[in-house]
Amino acid sequence: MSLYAQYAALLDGVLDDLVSEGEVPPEADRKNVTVEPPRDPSHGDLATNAAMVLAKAAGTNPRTLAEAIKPKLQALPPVTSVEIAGPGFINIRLNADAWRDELRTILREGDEYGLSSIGANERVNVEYVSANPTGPLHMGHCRGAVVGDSLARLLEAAGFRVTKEYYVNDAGAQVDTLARSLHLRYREKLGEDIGEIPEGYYPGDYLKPVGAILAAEYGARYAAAPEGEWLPIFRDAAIKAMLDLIRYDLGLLSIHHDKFASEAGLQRTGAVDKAMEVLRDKGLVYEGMLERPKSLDPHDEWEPVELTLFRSTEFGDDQDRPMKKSDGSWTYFGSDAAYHWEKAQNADHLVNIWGADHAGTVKRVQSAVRALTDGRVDLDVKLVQMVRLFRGGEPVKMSKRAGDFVTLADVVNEVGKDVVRFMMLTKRADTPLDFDFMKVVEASKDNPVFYVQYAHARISSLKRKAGDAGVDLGVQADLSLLDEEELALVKRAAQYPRVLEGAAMAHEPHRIAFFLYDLAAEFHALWNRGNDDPTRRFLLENNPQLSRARLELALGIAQIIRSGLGLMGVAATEEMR
RNA sequence: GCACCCGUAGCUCAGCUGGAUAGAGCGUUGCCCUCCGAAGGCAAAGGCCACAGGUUCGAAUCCUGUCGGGUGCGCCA
Repeated sequence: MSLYAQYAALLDGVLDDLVSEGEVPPEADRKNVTVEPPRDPSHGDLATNAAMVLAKAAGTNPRTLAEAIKPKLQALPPVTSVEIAGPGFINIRLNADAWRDELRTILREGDEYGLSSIGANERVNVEYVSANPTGPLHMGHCRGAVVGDSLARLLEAAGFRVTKEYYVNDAGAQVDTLARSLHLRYREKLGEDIGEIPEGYYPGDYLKPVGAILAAEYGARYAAAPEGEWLPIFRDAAIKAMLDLIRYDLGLLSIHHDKFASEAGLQRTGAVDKAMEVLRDKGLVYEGMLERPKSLDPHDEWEPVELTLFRSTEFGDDQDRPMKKSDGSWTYFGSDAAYHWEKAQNADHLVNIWGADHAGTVKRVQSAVRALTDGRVDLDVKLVQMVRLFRGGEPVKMSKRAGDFVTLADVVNEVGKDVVRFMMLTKRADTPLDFDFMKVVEASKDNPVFYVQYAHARISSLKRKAGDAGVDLGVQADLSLLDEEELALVKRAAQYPRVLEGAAMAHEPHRIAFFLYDLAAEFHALWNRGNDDPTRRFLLENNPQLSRARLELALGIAQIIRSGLGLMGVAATEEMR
């Protein structure tokens, strides 16, 4: 339980007393009562808004109610002072021992520190990447991959049971095109001159080895055969090979999904029909026509056709959405609705990480989830904006010609997994991100990856040098030697559990990156004081006791950095090179 | 035309789901350092949180509208 949660519980007890004393009515709603660190540290260690929230229900004003709460808080052992401030905040100061204990807790619990049970073992399905299986992953996929994977780690740390899932779009026209592109490579391997890859086909070299395998397996058997004979075989082979490629790329970022769900599989097993029947029974599916799209030029032709439509307008969408095409085959949305229904069978919450270009389809899928689960399961869609690539300030040019894109593997191989993962989380997901190959590997303060890693490396070096300063790590540290300034760093570190919970509940992994940056900055500032004033150094020549205590502080900070980086899937470095 | 996302310091962005005097980095300015505890340090200036209403003890945050930017919008995937 985090320190703040402990005090929230204590405060709750105080409020119970006030209820039994008749000061506060029992039915007063306490859900907005919080115990938080004040924004301005000079206000104290903890602050609560209890008096402001409950004043109305208690039939009094906030400051009067605060006066009633004050003595009860003051009676709690670690509390040294309680002040009422501003409109009715109650500011609480804790004695220094409370923070020394917190540092001990950080070191005792280690990687466990900050883990939360707020998720209450509920099941969350996080679906991310889900790139079409038509080639290797490129930078466009990278950010969603990192955001999704880090979010999954966060949710696990917050006490949710998480399934990491990848939806394989293996049922549309694009996989037939892929199969035909592969067939060309197969014929090429058999010695045929296939010339230029035609417009609309996948031109990438990555299909060549797959063509070679098929040539070895089948010889010339399908070279001149009618398409109907080879298409399914080539399609399956191509999809399998592309998924292997994608899994390899994801592995470069230490990303491993629990499940790859197949769109074609859903259609084959009748899951899509079943989902549609459920919706039909609820009166949410009908045969009808769509209006002429507003995006059309006036001179473009438009023929209304009867389709099977889902009443997503009942849920706030701006038009109903087709589940079946006029030829009777499923639309992407039709399968997708069924897919989400299937995910919802084994989940209490669904999260999708999508590219921002899919913004327009969020509402219809949320509508389907609500309709299919009667509101039992919620779907949160995190939209991820694009990454703009630069090299030394110059935009990286990518030619229009398909196949010439910057692959995820290229980027990871150049700058490393840790740098890529960290950088992808240095902004909120829904704003565009600039990624400069030069800047992200720069060793300077304006590179957040470096800055955070550097703090950890400095502490690692302290540990290595401790012996030289006569410090014995086996001896217990006397934390009473730490002063206010040093304990301030503990206070910052102690916010980690709150940050973790907040980031998990808001589905915003970037908050971890910002927190670590702030923590590292505060650590570096304390460290730098040792340059002007040698007595402020962590390791002192002639004072092993104080050195031991300061080392303990540093180790606590290192633990938080390591844990936070772990949530981001980034390894903490022991030394900079 | 409609939907979604966004609008916070000169620039790039945070802002803990409604809290107190709105914060960082870059850039600018001024001091200090050139020490391998290296890959700089300290400090200052800089704001009508796009605009206008509303909700309440309290709004950058929530609701409505306006303006501006981005993305998308056929049975594609």
